[in-house]
Amino acid sequence: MAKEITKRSEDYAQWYIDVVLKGDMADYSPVKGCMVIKPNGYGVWENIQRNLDRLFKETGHVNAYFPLFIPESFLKKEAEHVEGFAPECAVVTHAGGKPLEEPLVIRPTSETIIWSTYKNWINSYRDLPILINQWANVCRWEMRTRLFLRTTEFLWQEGHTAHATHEEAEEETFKMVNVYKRFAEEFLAMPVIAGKKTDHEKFAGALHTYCIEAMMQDGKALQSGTSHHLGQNFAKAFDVKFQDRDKELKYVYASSWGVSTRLIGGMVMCHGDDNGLVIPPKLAPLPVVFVPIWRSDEERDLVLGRARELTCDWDLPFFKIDDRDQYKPGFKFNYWEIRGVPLRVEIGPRDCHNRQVVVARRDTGTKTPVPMEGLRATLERMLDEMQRALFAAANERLECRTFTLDDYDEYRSAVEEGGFFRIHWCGNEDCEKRLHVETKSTIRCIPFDAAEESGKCLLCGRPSTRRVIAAQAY
RNA sequence: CGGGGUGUAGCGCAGCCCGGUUAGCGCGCUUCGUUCGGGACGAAGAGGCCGGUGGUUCAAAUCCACUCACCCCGACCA
Repeated sequence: MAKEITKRSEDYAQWYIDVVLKGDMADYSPVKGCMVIKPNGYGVWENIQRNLDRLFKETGHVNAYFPLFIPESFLKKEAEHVEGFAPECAVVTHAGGKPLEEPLVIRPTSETIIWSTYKNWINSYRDLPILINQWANVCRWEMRTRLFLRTTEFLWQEGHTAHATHEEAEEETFKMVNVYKRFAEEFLAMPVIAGKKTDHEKFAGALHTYCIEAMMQDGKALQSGTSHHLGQNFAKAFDVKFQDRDKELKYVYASSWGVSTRLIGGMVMCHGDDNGLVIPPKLAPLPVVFVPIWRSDEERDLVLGRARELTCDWDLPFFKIDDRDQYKPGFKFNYWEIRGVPLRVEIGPRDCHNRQVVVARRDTGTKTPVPMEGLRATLERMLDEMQRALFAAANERLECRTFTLDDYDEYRSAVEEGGFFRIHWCGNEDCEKRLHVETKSTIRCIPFDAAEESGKCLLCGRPSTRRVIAAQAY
């Protein structure tokens, strides 16, 4: 049994911290709110990058890089945007041993620097669309931070696209939130609700924001990705016009979309258990670990020799043979379990004689004897099964803990227990605020697949045409 | 910004009230030996300006003042 990890049932927040630290994903840094991402955590991020990047490329996007420093004046050009971000910006006032003439903001997001650049790139409708993504770090000075979920500096990708028409920008915005949904479900094995944010929750400077919302094991919602239709707001702020086919000068339409290292926190809270991390196979830095078992030197040679033979033509990040002498097998079992490795292959003298190994699955703990013959293919199959099992379990949890409610008193007590609540809302911001103040929950999104349904607002009783998702959130 | 903690070996802690040998314990680490199918054991070692500054005192990890930092919990946010 895993020592040192707080049980989920005792203290979910502490469990999360324990798992991240003991799972060797991250460390605290000397600077408040910042974190060191260790190889076991960064490896997950690399796999997120690799796979998501492919999806971006497949939808026609290219990567570029824009600078970390942004002139302070740029940020002030879009009124709503500056209001949203100013309080959480870090500003560089000195450099080269002297005060700077104009302070430099460390990017909290890159809309302003990018649109000031796009201005120079766009003249004609022939220059459109621009479909650029960048992988970068950003800084937001948050009051309260949590490893991966909310850190002062975090890693993310931000797509910034420019289009000739509103419709085209809308299509892009919608397309990308669906790319996120697909990625979350297929790779993170994390089911999500895709939908539209309320005006109150949308991105500062956007016409509207689409999002994916995931449910953690404690029933709280985690906003896991956002896609914004920026309309002409940034084009107007930065004076980005193009000459259209009809010879008219028009402002460009924009979208932006992003996911961050927060996804790793979501992965932890979606799949982890009381023994530590559980990493979905498709994102595991190390999918398979071999734990050889021996007593004598002869057995050691036999077992290690056989393990090496079995894996001699395997590609490296796929597996590792833990041949450390100083630890007993039992220790190694726990060591790799805490770190979330999906499959463990136990191979001892008995196995060598039977021409088999024992494979243990991280999520279920089940041990299965497997013939050495065709081992690689069997492991691939088991990884695939585990990936699907993780999604199925998470999806079942999402379904079981999604409730349809029409009584406010009932809601108030129920929402504290966690879960998603399908409620009627009139669309009024006052009701939304009241919900937040009185229940500490928020309207997470208006799901795309919400059917037309007439009802009464949970709070004020006025008419509503469809249900929204409300929940407590991270 | 409020509320609560914590700073003593790499990690986790004791010692502090009641000042006084060479500052301890567990884990980890090093070496040797025995072990090895769910967190092994023995022996011998290495490792500290007790968060910082300034006081009080013959004497400070311990008392006083100031200060810095980090963590956790609440209001804002990906």
